[in-house]
Amino acid sequence: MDVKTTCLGVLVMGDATGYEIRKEFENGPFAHFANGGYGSIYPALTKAEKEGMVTCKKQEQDKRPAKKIYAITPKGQKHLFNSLQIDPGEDKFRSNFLFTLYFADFLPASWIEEIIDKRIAEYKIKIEYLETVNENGECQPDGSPMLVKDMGIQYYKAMLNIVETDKHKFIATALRGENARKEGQCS
Amino acid sequence: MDVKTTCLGVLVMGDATGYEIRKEFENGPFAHFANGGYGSIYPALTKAEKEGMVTCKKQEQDKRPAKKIYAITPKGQKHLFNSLQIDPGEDKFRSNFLFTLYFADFLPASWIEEIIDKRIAEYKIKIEYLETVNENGECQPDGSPMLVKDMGIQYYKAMLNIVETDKHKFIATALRGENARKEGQCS
DNA sequence: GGTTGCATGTAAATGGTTACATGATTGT
DNA sequence: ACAATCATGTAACCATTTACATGCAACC
Repeated sequence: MDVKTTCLGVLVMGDATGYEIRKEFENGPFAHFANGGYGSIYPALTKAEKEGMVTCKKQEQDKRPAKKIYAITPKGQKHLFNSLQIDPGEDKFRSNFLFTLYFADFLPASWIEEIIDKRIAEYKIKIEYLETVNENGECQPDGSPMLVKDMGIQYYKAMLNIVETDKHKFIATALRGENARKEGQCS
Repeated sequence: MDVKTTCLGVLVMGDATGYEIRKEFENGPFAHFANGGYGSIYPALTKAEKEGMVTCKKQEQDKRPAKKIYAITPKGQKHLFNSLQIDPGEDKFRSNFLFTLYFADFLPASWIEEIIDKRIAEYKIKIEYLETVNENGECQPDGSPMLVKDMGIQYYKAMLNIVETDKHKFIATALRGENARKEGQCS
């Protein structure tokens, strides 16, 4: 899904500026399966406007820069819902963290411990955050956005559990590697 | 992590051709957190050779095209292990599947059911595959590659469980949306 | 006085996917 | 006869990231 279509996805839930869309991608319910920085969002919105998929209203503000509020058009909705009815294909998961752990045998145990501890802390923060969003109840309960958000919580809890369970095993294998390297370079 | 570095990661486990590296990315233990097609792997290997990070031996074969077997050099190893000791950053997860489910309220329930069922089947196949690889025991037990592979299994099992649990909820919310649209366009 | 938040955008560089191009062999 | 596997590679295209550029207001 390209940035243009994910922006349309945000706009179908309500009008927004480029700045607000980006916040959705960073923190909102879209955060864990979509993304985009200013450098991709602003050009995408400009292009979408040219193609008649969104309209744009400039709104002056005092003590704040002017806003450009984008709204989705029927054409934009059609494009979005068509895009959502083609095969979604596989999820893309890229993890430098797992790539690093794969080579734990060759790396300092202290480094492995450091990145695992950091990751555990990050997962805990994300879970806490998502759970407080739930309490605020901005989405109606049992609507699909709420369900997807709950899936996000489940996902992070599962990851946290996996990492916490295996932490000591990774450190142990890294330590074994360190010792093997010390005791002469016997391959 | 760029393709060049992930290729070095495959090569540090043993010599390989571009073709074999790609298979690792598609099926091997790297599959669920790294990737790359021919169009990125071959240029990356050529570049790595120029930079002295790998060496290349051409090997003729009868009844098969000639192979180019790549081997990592000490310089390549240094580059890899240095790359593995900088902050891995966040995992990147992109899911058109979840993006679609987010809008289940606006989509045909039959389509939602179809993609969920398909996804469930895919997860089951992946879990089965990874578990048979475990039985073959190509990695030494308790080494980090094995641990990462087990994390992959845990990950897919968690995802399967989440999707199976929420399947009927998504279909229910999609059906509610369908009915609402039928009963006149009352917003 | 420095950082964060609001708010927009461009340009260059990076990096990756897709499609094309070739061709023999093995299995169904 | 057709598809899949082995095996390499290029070129055009596409998309995204990063860095740059601006500027005021509020908060610490």
